[in-house]
Amino acid sequence: MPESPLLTVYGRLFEAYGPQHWWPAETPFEVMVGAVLTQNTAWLNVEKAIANLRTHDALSAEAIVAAPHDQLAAWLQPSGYFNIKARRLQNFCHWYLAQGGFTRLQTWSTPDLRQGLLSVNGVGPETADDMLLYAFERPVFVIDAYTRRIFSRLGLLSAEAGYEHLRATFEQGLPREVGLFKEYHALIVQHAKVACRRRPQCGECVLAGACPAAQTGAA
DNA sequence: TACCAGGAGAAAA
DNA sequence: TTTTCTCATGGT
Repeated sequence: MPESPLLTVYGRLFEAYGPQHWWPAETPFEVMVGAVLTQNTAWLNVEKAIANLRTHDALSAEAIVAAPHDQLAAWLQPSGYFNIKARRLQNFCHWYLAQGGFTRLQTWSTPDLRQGLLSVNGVGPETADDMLLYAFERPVFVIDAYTRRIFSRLGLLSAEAGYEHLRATFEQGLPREVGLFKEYHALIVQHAKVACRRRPQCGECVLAGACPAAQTGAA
């Protein structure tokens, strides 16, 4: 029985880039803060904002909720969209504390937890799935713009497909393992950053020929 | 100078 | 219901 194309791509990426050990954070709560701050933003800028929170002893749900909006926005300034992100982060922390914090949330089923996260204004599907996978260690596949771009170029999925359809495609096409899902998403981001930026037709791409159905030959 | 970055929600059509 | 607009800094 032939290996699934999704596993073939994973193998190529892992061979090329090695383990990524995501998410770059010290605690599950820091993962969740980063997930909100990285929305449409380069991670380098997110790190600066998180460093500001840490410097001001504000890297906790209690401190974020207690901070005045203008103060929080100033700390988040390097990550861009700081007014919106200050509001979104406080929305999330209010919800997080109201549910009893991480230990309590860890007892929730994955569907309930996902639904709860999505009920927060400012937490959309990708942000919720980042949190579920990297903070709560649930077997949920994260779909982002890179995933869409790379796999549509390979001919493995449609760029117009909805988020839930894409998520289901990966979750059903791969062994349901948290470690695999973590590495796969991280490898996709790594590949997009180093090899996929300005040369989508690059013949030297590590994914060239990874899929028999590929139209462009590379991603 | 212009574009892009580990999106999401509100407003408009 | 679907599409478009807005939010904003920093690196390439």
